[in-house]
Amino acid sequence: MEPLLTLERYLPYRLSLLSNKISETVAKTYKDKFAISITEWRIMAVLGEYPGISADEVSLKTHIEKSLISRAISKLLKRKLLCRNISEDDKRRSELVLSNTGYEVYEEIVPLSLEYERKFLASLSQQEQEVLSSLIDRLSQHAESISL
Amino acid sequence: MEPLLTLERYLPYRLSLLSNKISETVAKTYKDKFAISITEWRIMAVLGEYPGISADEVSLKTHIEKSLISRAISKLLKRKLLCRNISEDDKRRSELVLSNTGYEVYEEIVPLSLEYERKFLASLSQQEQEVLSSLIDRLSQHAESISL
DNA sequence: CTAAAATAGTTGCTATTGCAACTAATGTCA
DNA sequence: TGACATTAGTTGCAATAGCAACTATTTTAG
Repeated sequence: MEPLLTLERYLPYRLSLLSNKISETVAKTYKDKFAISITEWRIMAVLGEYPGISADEVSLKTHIEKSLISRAISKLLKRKLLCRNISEDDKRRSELVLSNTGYEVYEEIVPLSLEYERKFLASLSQQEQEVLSSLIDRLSQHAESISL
Repeated sequence: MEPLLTLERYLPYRLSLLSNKISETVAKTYKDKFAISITEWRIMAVLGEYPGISADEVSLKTHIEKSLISRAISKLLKRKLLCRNISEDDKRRSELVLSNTGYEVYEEIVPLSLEYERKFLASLSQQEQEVLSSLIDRLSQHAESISL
């Protein structure tokens, strides 16, 4: 009856704790300051980068399931943080952009986000940060190939 | 209206994607092969390591909220994967252990888990794996200090 | 010794999740 | 052209999450 696994040292578990801790901290700030969820923020973030894309493209870029995207977009539309057009050439598709208000909020949240990233990485040297970044890229790419 | 943030390159986001991808893959296997959720598995894993601890200690060790722990334990008790005693010296506390069946399942899942860990890390050299492990430790420790 | 505070665990309630079914529009191919 | 498949987006529903309130004990202080 020896323990066969040390959960505390199990890498997927540790990665999950770290990621959740960071996400929760950031989420709390977005929620407290802007009443916006992480899902909503990710939608706004990709629309800041790719104005005019469809809900489906938002789903692909954020890796968020399309029903969540649909509901989050409704909410953001109600709050007038987004604008939606129906595409001329394909009436199923929407064309989404940040509204003026939405862009103002975006401009406020972005520096906050970057500051969080900086803070979380602050215990690592510049070089270590680059190593980490590259390791994550490689692991992500590899993980894709495993979980087909 | 320039994009101010590249979500794809935002580290907390990338970390979250990686962690979710791994967790989902592992979770699917546990669910398909053993009809066990990640929460249930984490409970079993800490009980394999620390037989006889209380629900509260399980909650602390897994970082899972105590109502989730309570409900998951009920389920595991119904399936006879755990045994529960009321502590003699403190009648509020439970003393939880894996049942014989529970331990058998544990013994089956552990090698599977370790194999997943190995597979996900397989694209890194031994040395890189150690670097990653140490970076995660340092980031986790630092993240704790930030989000007080 | 006793009243108040703290702790272990359970349960109620609401919000979020995510799959699947559905509608509407477009694409494919005989 | 016209049936069939595919795609974009929405909605229904069941499962899960997590906060807060509650019960039952135990601990602490006066």
